[in-house]
Amino acid sequence: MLTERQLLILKVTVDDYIQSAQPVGSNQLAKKSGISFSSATIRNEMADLEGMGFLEKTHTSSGRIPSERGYRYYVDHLLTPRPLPKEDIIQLRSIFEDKISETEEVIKRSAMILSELTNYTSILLGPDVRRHIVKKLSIVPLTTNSAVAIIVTDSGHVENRVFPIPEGLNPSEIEKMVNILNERLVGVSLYDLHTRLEQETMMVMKQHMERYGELFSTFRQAVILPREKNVYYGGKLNILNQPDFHDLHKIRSLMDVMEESEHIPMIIPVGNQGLHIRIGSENALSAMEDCSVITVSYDIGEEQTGSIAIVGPKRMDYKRIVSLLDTLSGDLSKELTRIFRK
Amino acid sequence: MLTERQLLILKVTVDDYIQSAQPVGSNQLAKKSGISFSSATIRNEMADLEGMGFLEKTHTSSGRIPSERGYRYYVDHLLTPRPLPKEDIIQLRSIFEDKISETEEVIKRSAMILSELTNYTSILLGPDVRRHIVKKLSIVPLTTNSAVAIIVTDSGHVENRVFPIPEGLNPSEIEKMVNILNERLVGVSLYDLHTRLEQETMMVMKQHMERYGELFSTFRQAVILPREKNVYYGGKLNILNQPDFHDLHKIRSLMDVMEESEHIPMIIPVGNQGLHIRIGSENALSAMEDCSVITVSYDIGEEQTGSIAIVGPKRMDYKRIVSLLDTLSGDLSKELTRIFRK
DNA sequence: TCTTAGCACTCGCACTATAAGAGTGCTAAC
DNA sequence: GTTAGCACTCTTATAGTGCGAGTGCTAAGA
Repeated sequence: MLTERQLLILKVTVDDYIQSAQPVGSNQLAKKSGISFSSATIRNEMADLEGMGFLEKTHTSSGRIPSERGYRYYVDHLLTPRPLPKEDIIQLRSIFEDKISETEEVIKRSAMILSELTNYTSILLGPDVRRHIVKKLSIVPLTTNSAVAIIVTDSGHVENRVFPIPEGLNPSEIEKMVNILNERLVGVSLYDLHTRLEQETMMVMKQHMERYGELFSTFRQAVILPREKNVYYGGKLNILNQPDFHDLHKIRSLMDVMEESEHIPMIIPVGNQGLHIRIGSENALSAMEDCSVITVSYDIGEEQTGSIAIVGPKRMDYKRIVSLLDTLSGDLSKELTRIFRK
Repeated sequence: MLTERQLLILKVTVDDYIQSAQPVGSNQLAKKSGISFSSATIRNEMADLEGMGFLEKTHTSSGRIPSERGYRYYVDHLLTPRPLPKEDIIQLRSIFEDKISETEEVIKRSAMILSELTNYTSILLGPDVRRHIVKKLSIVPLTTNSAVAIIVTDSGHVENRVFPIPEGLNPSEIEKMVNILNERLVGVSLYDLHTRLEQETMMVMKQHMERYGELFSTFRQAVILPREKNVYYGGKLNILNQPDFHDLHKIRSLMDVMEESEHIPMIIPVGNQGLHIRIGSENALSAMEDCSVITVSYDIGEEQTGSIAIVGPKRMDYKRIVSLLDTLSGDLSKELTRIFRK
């Protein structure tokens, strides 16, 4: 329903605004190469585009800026992904250059490099630790009444927590317990660990081993307490660089929202496969109504997935970010699957 | 050299400015209870105080604000610590209410509560992990050529890292190695672990156990790689609430500086015992020239120490913060020593 | 000699007026 | 259908004005 010329004008307008952050005027556009009609024509077309809701004016006699609908159309129909420049590729590859063998480290690095490359904020979600499989459990006594519980998963992830133990339990008893735990719980996912531990506790209690039951139950409590999420940030402060954000209150609430881990699922919907772009009020959180978020998933092996998100202004360099995320998602999947398989 | 009246005026001026963030005028001061002389007299005294460098004007006909020297004098001579209000004490005590048995958790909570209580940014340094003593070493094989190294210290702290192992090492060989490691390295501080591991590697190599030597040496490398510092923050975003900070660039560089762990020793000088106040340009970092930093140390047992710092504007509520930190330092020392001893 | 009332003076700030500039919408001619 | 021309709108920058808060100084009073 949009004419060729309207498409061209919309595209150039969005591109220009993304680049300059200034409302785009008809004269300015007419000067661009690739535009072979006069500013008056452009004015007419722009008025039409505004009528259709793709552009808006900041005030009566200003140039135009893209509306959310305009960005959406741009993203859906006018985005011509171009190959990444060499420098970007080199930078991205540098994430993997020193063969780190820990998933967590690779993700951390990705978050950092990505934010440097984009000047936006990056949020990376690691794979769901709860789906990892218990490789080994151990209990290391610290004092007469405390010990540290350690769970190693098949991914090399280590969970640990100090917990109280019944007074006067001797080391060989603990060892016996640990053996029972390992016999029965190795191979179980962290997700199932809680219920399984409950069953084991019942079992032990039934056999009238009260003291062990107590140990089991505190061990269980220690193990289920929520640990920090595996969310990694890069360039949290980059928001402060964006000319689009100047209102301290908005910045504050945006930063607040991003740090709060309970909001993360609202920013990055879980289970979203592939690349997604959420523009302005398309985001679930009102604090992000001036932001665009681009998310992409990556795979580790066949079953596990993680997510990458870039949070920036609506006036985001969509073309570049999409290419970057596409590439990084692929690279990350390959590298993390390699680490995982190895 | 300052008269009683000048002291009084200086004190009231600083107090007022701390509270209102507005330059203090003579009329305004004259109205205060406790002031029994006219605004003209106050004007004269203020002019003197300005001459001596304790006060300054923001412009010719404005009220006065304290100069850095003024704050310094106030802090050194006019600070009458008053007992903490009940609410504050209750809040502080809430840090310890659910008997957490992990140093790290307690410190994290302290950072959080402290920032909520002050509306400033808190930075807490945990005890130097490198001085902790190895309680147990273990190696959990993940695949044929990777394993995770785990070090548990006497404090319950767990360091872990995935590292490559020579292909085809069988579990019993690894177990043997772990036994050797434990026999020889339990009781060594993390600080000494590196050199001690080097010696052990040499020893193993001498006995022509090349494959074990390789394991030892990669284990060593894995273990010395720097892990994140034990620095905990609270209220990083509180800076954005302060009316004193409005320049986005300054805010940005201040936040940058605080996040960068290499700058931490410049913010909190290590080995500083007791309470210290650094005002404006007294701080080592130029990004903090508009800030005041109050630091206090706390003890864990007889040997270990940590630090608490509050970063806020120069117009900081010194009285309150000093009382808070004094109390928290004491409470934290008691609680962490208890956990440590237990 | 110290204190204070009085007063002229200085700025910052908020408000208004004005001019310049960028951009628009509309009309009429091509 | 396109475009030149033009009146119009609105922002931004700059200057001018009045008000208010606050100062410094002077001179009178204690």
